[in-house]
Amino acid sequence: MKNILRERIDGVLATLKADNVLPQAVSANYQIDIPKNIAHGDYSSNIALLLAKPCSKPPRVIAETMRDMLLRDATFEEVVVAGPGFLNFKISSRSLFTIVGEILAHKTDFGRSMIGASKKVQIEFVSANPTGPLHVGHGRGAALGSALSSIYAACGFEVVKEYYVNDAGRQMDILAASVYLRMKESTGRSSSYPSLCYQGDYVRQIAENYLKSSSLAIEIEESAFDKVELKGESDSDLDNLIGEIKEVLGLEIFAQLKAHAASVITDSIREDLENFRVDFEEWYSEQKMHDSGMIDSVLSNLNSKGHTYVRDKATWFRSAALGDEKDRVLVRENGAKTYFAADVAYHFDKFSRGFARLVNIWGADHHGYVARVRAALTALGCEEQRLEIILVQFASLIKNNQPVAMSTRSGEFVTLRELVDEVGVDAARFFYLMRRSDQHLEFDLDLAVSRSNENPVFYVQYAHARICSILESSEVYVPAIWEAELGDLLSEISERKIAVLLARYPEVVISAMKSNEPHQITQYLREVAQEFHSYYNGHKILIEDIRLRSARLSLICCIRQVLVNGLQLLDISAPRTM
RNA sequence: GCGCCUGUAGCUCAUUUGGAUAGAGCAUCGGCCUUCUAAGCCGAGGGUAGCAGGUUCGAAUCCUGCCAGGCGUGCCA
Repeated sequence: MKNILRERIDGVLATLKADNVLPQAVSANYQIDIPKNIAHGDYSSNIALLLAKPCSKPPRVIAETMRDMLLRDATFEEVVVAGPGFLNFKISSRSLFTIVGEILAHKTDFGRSMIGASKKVQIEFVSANPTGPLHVGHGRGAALGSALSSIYAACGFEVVKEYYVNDAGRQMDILAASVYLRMKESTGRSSSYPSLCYQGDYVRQIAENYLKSSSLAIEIEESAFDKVELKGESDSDLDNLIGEIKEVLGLEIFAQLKAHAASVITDSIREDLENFRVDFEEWYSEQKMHDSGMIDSVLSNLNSKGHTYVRDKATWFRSAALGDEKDRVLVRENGAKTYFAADVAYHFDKFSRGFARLVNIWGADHHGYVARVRAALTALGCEEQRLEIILVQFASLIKNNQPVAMSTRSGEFVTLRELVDEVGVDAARFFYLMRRSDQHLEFDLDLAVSRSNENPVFYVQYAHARICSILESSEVYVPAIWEAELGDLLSEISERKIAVLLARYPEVVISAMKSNEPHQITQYLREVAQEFHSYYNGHKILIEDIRLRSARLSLICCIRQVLVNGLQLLDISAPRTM
């Protein structure tokens, strides 16, 4: 509908220019809005306000001229000049309800578009270290990423979802050491367990299973356990301990143990995500980049372009010259590559895979990395503008009106799995997607558990179930109603509001895509549900008058379709009964 | 100290990217089930949009300065 309005207004503008009423050069990026107040019409435009200055005429004069021309069009029942010079449109009923036919014709395709022109988009999200189960913070990124992927796909993009697996580096060494120490405990040897090691029960389980599965445990001599002892609690003590374990086991077995632990945890992460209706096309291993020499080649690429230097025996990247606060270390004094080095290689690889657009979903605590990654991409000759980085604020948990402390190390986090078990996938996903990603999210567990009926997701689902119920109990054959007749039959204000609201759906999807904000969809669905519930309470659908009944049934059919399509984008179910 | 983000009803958050009288849910109070699902609807109260300036027809939204909070500021991952 907005497009039609825009066509009409553009037509009037062209005529006015041709008649020299308006200067040729004038152009305006005007808006067509849906006024909050229905008294201001179905749609409104600010065009005259924008033209006033360049034309040096009062906005109301311009608006009146345009109004007179627009009124010749049958699309409009009324065109009114209001306030400082707004043009308010009341659409003729006939034109307004053409949306019903459109929705019924396109069904699940209503709201889909080809604005993305099959361009390739990659969305990387979650990417949590495989050192423990996903916690509720990761759930937010998971919900956001998967919803965005569906939204992009609905806009005609080709989407690839990717999980970057940080299966290399010191944290993984600590994980392997943690498993090793738990194995030592299971063989009956007492051992102090460092606070820096991973505390969760899952470590003990991995250790016990590892010992039980003979094919793996056979590699580890029991006596080896006696040779390792913890000296202290500092970082360097832990590093020494890791060194000792590596020595006792041999590098090969240590690496095997590490890979085993990583793969067990990665599998359980994958399972948690599947439970949460999130899947990935690609699981990209950091370790493989180390093994294949890809990181080295990217580093030498940077070096050959003069972007690196050596200082204090470490290799630095000149990121300060490219907009970062300071230069960054790529290779440490001890020869180990930093996490950043791997990140540079990873992003370079992503760019070379030919995506038109790349979306990263990061925790907000990573915001300091934005500048350095962009700097590296620029240095490597990539168009860094193709990369969009969404920073997601943390989700904090509230229980008994107290914030719940969350730390992977201390093992007292609440896992995504626990959350889903308590509130269900639908509620969890909807809850996560209700808020802008740059806002803190408070997840009140008590509310979610004890009063889950009040969760907004039920409100939307309930609207769907109610419509299903009506449609199923309307055994009477529904005659097809011509669009022109719909306009005559559906004369209630609430019916007009619904038509305008439903017509907005396609642009809501596009807007959510453009701004990377799935919460626009949840917000919209709540509006649709609200409009329906209100309509339902005020107007009976299954009435005697067969023509009006049919018209209303057509309308609620459309509401249901839009609810289904929107919920599908969010991967939230639309139950037929509740 | 410096950098990024945030500040909207008692609480949790929206506000169609600068539009008209800033809206929902929860909480409080009052109504609506012999009629299509009351997990619903209708109504009431509740606001100096952190504060102070600026930009223009028009500001919660943009610019500046303060104030408050979060995060970051490693040869950590």
